[in-house]
Amino acid sequence: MSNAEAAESNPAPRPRAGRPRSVESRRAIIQSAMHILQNDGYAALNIEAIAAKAGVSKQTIYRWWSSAAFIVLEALIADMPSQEGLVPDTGSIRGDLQELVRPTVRALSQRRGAVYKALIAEAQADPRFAEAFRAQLMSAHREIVRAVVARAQLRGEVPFEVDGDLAADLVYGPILYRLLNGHATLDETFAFDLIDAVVSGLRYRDAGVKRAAEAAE
Amino acid sequence: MSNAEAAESNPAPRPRAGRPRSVESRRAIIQSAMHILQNDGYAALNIEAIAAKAGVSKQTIYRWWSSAAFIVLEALIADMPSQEGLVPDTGSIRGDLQELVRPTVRALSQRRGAVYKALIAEAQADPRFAEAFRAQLMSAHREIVRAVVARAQLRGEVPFEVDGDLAADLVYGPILYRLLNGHATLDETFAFDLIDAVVSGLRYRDAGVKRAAEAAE
Amino acid sequence: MSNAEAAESNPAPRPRAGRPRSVESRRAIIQSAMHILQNDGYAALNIEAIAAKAGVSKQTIYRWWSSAAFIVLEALIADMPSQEGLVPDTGSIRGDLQELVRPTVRALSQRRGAVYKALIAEAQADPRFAEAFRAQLMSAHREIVRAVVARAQLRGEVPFEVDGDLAADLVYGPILYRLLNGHATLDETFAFDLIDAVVSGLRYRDAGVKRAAEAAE
Amino acid sequence: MSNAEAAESNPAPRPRAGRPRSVESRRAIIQSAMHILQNDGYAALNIEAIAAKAGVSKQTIYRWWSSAAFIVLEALIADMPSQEGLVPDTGSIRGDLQELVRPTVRALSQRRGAVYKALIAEAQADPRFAEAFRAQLMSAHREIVRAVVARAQLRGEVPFEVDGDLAADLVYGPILYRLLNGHATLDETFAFDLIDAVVSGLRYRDAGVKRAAEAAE
DNA sequence: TAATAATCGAGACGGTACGTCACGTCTTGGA
DNA sequence: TCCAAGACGTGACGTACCGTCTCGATTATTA
Repeated sequence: MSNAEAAESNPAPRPRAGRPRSVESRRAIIQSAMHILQNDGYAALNIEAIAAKAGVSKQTIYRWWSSAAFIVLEALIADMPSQEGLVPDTGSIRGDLQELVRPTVRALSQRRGAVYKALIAEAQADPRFAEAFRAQLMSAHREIVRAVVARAQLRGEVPFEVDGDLAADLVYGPILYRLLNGHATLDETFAFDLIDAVVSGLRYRDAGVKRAAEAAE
Repeated sequence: MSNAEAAESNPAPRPRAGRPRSVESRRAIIQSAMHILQNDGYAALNIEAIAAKAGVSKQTIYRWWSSAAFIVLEALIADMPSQEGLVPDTGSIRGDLQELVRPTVRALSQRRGAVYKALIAEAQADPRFAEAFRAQLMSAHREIVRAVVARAQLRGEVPFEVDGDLAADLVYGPILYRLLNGHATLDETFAFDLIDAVVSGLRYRDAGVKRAAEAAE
Repeated sequence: MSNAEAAESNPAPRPRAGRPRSVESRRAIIQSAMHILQNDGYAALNIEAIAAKAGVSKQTIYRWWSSAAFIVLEALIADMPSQEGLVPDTGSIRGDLQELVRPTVRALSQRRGAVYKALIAEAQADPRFAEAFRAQLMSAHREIVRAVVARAQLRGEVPFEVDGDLAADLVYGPILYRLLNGHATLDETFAFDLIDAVVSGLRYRDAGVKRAAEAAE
Repeated sequence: MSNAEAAESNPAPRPRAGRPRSVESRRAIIQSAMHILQNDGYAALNIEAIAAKAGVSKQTIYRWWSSAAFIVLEALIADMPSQEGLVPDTGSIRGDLQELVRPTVRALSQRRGAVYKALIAEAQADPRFAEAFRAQLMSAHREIVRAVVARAQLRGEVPFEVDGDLAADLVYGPILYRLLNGHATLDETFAFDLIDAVVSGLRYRDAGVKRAAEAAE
């Protein structure tokens, strides 16, 4: 969560001394950043360009964000519909995951994909951003999968031994892989086949484990 | 494939006029690049630093490579053991994939991981490098999985409907995800669980498809 | 003259409405400025540093001074011993000027020298400060020389044609020159030789003028 | 002496490896600097402005000069007529010094004055520039006075005890003082009176010294 | 006793210039 | 034709101060 967010959600909004942060500047910076990102690509997204476009001093940007990636992350979070926090509930794990993955794949195959690619690339070079990206964005997505799996376990669809974290890896891993490596398209067919395989893998995992144990004897 | 590779694999290495390419410079450049990469990280890997360390002019580097990433890619390929091209053959798809994934995961959890992270990040910003990375490195890994799956299909372990490409996505996707997102470690347990789930997913995929078809009615 | 001085010397200090100026802040600002000047040099003397050291807001500084140089000037004036205003009276112009120049040279060869150098440099870039520096500091020094010369003229030591202003130039010019150019030290010997030459120059000036007039014929 | 000067005067101009320094860039930088200085004043003379006007990169400027002041100094030296190195020879010390000081005073009262003021101010903040300014500019002026005095001593006009360095201080000190302090104009009258007093001071100095020695008894 | 007025600290703001870094290109002499 | 050396224009970096502008709080005079 960014400083600004923290301040806003502060239960005791003690009016600190000094001139308060300009909300117009904040908005202009985030909007300018997203505008440049959409129009000219992440390579063109630098602090000087954002500052110039937003009519803001570089110092003001650096005061609140440590790099352009953090600005984009903040925009992404602000843009994230709270309904996305709602876990789909179709009655089956297969349906839930389909419901979850299909829009994700669709979004990533469009403009959103380039943004995520850039942020993930950025995270490889900046550990501080990696941590923020993981905590503020990725973990929310993973949490949904965990919740879906937990519900399926209560329903008896999936054995209790199945780890929700592994399930999240199985779901998002291949999507990320295609997104970043670009060896194939992110389309509906892929989403269907991916979920199909993941669900089968989770359901029949006990059989596999048993067989592996037998092989180890 | 880089210019250098193209020149080397040229079946008719017609000796062009002029001074031939210096093999010492080529070696020094690649070694210096890898040395900087290991010691100071990818962020410190720039052409000027490589040139200085290798005792080479920048021009010489630019003549043969278009960016530092290509140098690293060339080093990686040269370093890639030809035996890695061999498809493991343990008699079961589970064993084959275990044999394949365990050393991969081990390598990525060590120094090799940082190198891959950096190159994948670079690929997001440079489409030309992305293409080279995919063609020269990733495709080889994917091909092995496809071969393993094909053999398992002949053995009757896995239905023929299973797509080898999807299998590769299922295997490498989660690995890449953990590598890049860093939410969990790349260890033996993960490798085992991953393969376990993937194999189950591939084997029982028909059942899942059938059930999905039924649900669609 | 600064606003502060004007306010203090205001014969009718009609108490304006509102919170009065904080004497602690004024003192802290001046002391902090001199402390920074002595320890880190004039280059490090900026408003932000003074404000931070004095525990004062920048606004408060800007309200009363237009630049750091004015703060230093105020400190210098406050520090200036009123006895320095006393014209030395040894009975001879030579003795008077020696009495005047020796302590000046000694002070300038120590810490005071750096302060003067900085202020004179500042005056070259800021005409408003130049005016203040001249009026509040330099003119006092020059006035003493003029008084000494006038007394010597009454005594008959120096012809009445001699201009007191030129005498001040002759006395302080070389001192300033050595201070700013740094080609030689400001020491007792220099002070003695300087005054010796100046006094001779002033005393026998008529001879020179007469000879010059003859040459002009 | 700047690097460039050193290189030019190098008796063995060994053609060093690498691209040679661009003479056009050097010329453009110096001209642009002087142009800005004349038109907008020293306060507006910053590296970015010079680079922009000269169509040159900042790096190129920083490669050869450490500040704008050094550029101006180089321009001043290049502009310095070699005939200025010639010592005036009118047959009398009075005439020689008049010949020397009159054009100096005239130049300083015009555009040249602002340049000198700025450079002397700069020298107070930058010891490295102070050294260069002293060695490359001031020392030449002082040397002329020393030569004039030495000739006058051979002629018997001035006693041998007179120190040429003190003479230089006496001549240039008051000029500098008026230039920097601005309490009076630099005009012909001042030049005449100054030299008149200095010559008298130097000629009759023995009398003064004798009198001082008597006083010390 | 309130209203008015000026000050104070804190600190965010737009702005300018800094000096550095790395880029990719160009221009030498020499191999 | 390649090589090392190294200078060049370009563009962005992150920092330092500038002088100004809100804030809430404080402290005086004035109504």
